[in-house]
Amino acid sequence: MNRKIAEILLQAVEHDFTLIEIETLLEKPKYEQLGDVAFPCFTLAKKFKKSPNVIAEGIGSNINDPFIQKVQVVGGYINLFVNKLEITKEVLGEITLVKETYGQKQGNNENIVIDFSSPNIAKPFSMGHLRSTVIGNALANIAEKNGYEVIRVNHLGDWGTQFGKLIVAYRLWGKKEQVEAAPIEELLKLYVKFHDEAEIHEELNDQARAAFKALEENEQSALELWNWFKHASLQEFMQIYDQLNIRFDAYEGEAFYNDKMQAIVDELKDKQLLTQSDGANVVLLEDMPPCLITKQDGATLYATRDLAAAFYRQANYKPSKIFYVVGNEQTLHFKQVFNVIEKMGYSWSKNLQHVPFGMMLKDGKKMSTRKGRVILLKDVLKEAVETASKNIEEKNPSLRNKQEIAEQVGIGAVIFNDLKNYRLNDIEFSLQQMLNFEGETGPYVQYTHARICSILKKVQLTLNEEVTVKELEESAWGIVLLLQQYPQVISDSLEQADPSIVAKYVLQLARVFNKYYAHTKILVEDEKLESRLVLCFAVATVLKDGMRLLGVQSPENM
RNA sequence: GUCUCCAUAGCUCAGCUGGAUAGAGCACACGCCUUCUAAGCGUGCGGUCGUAGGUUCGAAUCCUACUGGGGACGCCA
Repeated sequence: MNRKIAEILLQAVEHDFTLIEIETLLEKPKYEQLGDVAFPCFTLAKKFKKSPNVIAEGIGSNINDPFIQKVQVVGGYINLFVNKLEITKEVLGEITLVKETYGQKQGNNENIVIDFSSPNIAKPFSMGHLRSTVIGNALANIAEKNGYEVIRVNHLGDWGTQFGKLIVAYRLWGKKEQVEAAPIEELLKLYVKFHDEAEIHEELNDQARAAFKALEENEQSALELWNWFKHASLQEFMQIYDQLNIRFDAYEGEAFYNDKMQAIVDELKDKQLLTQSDGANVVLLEDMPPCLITKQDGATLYATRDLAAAFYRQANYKPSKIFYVVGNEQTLHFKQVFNVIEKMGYSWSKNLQHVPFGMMLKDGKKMSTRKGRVILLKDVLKEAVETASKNIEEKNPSLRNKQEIAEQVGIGAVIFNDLKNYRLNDIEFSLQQMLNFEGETGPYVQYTHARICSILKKVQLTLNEEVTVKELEESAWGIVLLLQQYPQVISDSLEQADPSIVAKYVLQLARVFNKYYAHTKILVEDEKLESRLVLCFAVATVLKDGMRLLGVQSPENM
């Protein structure tokens, strides 16, 4: 639509501007009654040395196109009212035709690797991990919608000194039966105990480092323990992923790169990038602290593994982009890793992008496993589903498959709550807010969708190219405009790597529709009935698809 | 100490490539179901956009300083 308007304006301006220049100047009027599209003339005023108003008047009087219904010049703005029927026909017609593929971009034959979720083995899956998981999953869906081939990678935290600690702790205090009964819980206890004891007995830390070194050197008994811990943890994680309806293409955790790091270290050495520093090997970088590659004892570090991972992904997936959906607090780490790759002379380092996000806070502070300031995702999901169940009993007791719907609503509420805010903001954990299903929430959007579905079920609506769209009520115009913006929202959210753009859009669409629904009877036999039904179908389709991108299901009844 | 992110209504947030009267939701008060699901809709209440400067015809939006808060800063991940 904006493109069309820019073309019309280009004719009217009578000076050399490019289409793009004009199109980017276009904005949405702040108030609906002002018009559909506004063209501000302030920048032109500077160029032509005339007052914005005079210019606006001049251009305004030049506009003459059937697409534009009315032109109004107000305070330096040219406000345009478009031909509503044209747009309505175009937008609703397209959605009727292509349905849920509305907004889908053509395949671009480019791969994008998204590294997300990546929980630490032997630690509980907390609310803190939810963020990476749901943001990454949403970005993956959004990237697909934008025409990319997506590879979802779970970079499990299954390697590192922490396992040395765990092995030492288990050998000292662990009981086999207890760990078997409740793996993560028991291992966490051991981990906490280790830290408490290490405060007094510092030699424990040395033992842990040695144990990890042994692990890296494939020492049998250490390896067995590690394997056991890993599989037990993974089983618990899988349950959560099932509940969230999230799948990965690869579980290539840190350990996966164990045999791929030496090559990196050798290459760094060959390229003379390694510097000895207090017995450790580091790569010196400009404008930031050096990047540690190996420790004094020769064991590797997090950065080493991330380097190996980047090379592996580059070679195997040939991605045009790699997203690292990892918390804010690791910004420096990724800057260092990306920089090292650049120093090694690989231009693909510019395809690596850290997608940071704010932390989940508890009482204004970071959650900490060791300090017991941790909330388990499992528990929160359970409560959310229970709350949804209660709501169903209260509001719609005759609903069939209650349990299934309660899952969809409760879990949807938790996911949506996380995704609706700007990615980089910290989120204060609030169960109360998460379990509130009114207002700007997932259930609100789901409810809107479900209500439309029950209308559509009551009638026979055959959707084909023959549907006749007539001019709708004035109050439906805002809905059509929003529907028209969906494809743009899809590309914006990938460009900003921010799912909240989709979440906000879906909320707005639901809100505008609910307003319409409250004031307009849809099932009335008149000449506009079919048009209203097509509108309803279009809204339901876009709501459902938008929610799908966020990883939230849209039940037809609730 | 250095770097970095943040500060908008009682609370949670939107708006930020500068533009027209600062927007939602929650909470609170009141109103709307003999009509398509009231998880909804409406009305009211509520803001010196952290402070002080600067750039500009115009600043919540850009720049600087300050204040307050989060986070990161070599052998953890």
